[in-house]
Amino acid sequence: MDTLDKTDLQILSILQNNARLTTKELASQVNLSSTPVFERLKRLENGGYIKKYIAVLDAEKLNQGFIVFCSVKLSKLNRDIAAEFTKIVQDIPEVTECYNISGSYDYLLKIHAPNMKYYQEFILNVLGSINSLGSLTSTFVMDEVKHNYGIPL
Amino acid sequence: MDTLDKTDLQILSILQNNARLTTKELASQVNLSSTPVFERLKRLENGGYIKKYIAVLDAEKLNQGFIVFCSVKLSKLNRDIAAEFTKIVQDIPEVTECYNISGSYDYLLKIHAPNMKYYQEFILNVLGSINSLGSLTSTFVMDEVKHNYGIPL
DNA sequence: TGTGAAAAGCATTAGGC
DNA sequence: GCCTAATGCTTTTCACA
Repeated sequence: MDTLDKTDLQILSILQNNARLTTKELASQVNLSSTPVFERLKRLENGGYIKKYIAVLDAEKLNQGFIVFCSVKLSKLNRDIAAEFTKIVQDIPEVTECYNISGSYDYLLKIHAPNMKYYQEFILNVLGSINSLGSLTSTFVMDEVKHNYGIPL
Repeated sequence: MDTLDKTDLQILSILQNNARLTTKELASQVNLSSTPVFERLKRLENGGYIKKYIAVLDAEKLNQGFIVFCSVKLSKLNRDIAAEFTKIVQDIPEVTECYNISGSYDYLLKIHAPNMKYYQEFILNVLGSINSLGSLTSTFVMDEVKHNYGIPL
């Protein structure tokens, strides 16, 4: 599978907003019957276009609504130190995202915490204890204005 | 519904990684039969703990693998200008996330594009034409090290 | 809250255009 | 590549511990 037609993109676009539609409902939205939609779905899943299906939770209600973007500079930027840092980061549950970035910092981390107090302790105890980490700047999220959980299609 | 027990959290934790399990499979993972799991699910959905179910797509394969964090400073920070800016941002598909942040900038935008050329044009044509926007800095993502699509539980 | 079984509805496959 | 129709699961409801 290498090319997607308009219907495939339509299916992906619908599913990245709501993955709980039945094949039937999905089919009616793209003006087809279930069988071809079902087959397209399998092709999209097996072709890796759809990576997984997930539930989006309410961070606020689950007491994880305090969000911080944490910019990190490594103690020194080389392959070993970068590898060490990224490995450690994978196992820290509060770090929900981590990007290697351009600019004055090396990494951008998205962090979820219950509140400022928790975050402060987290910085001191968890991030602060990482040797490969040089410096760090916290940018606090005051409001989540938009969050698509998807990509433009 | 106001309190979640350990089983509820376990269910949420499983679902934010894989929402395609059958009730039966989910039930066996939490050592219950389908009915109570089904009822808990409905409670979690109706209580707003689960906001929605989505398909996670492969941005790379869908030609949207060029990711930029764009820091924006408004021309002037007041309620009207902020409202105008956030309203416009909602309708720009390339902007997949937008946060009101602390620090030297007012907003942090996550932007998906096919490539640098596209992004350059996007900045000039789309973001550049927003009046409420003062200045802007692009931070390019070189590598997505971690992306959980979930929160710590 | 929980169990197990039955009913209603879906996903999935088969057979044909 | 599409359709309709059949089958086997799943979800969902219900009676009951």
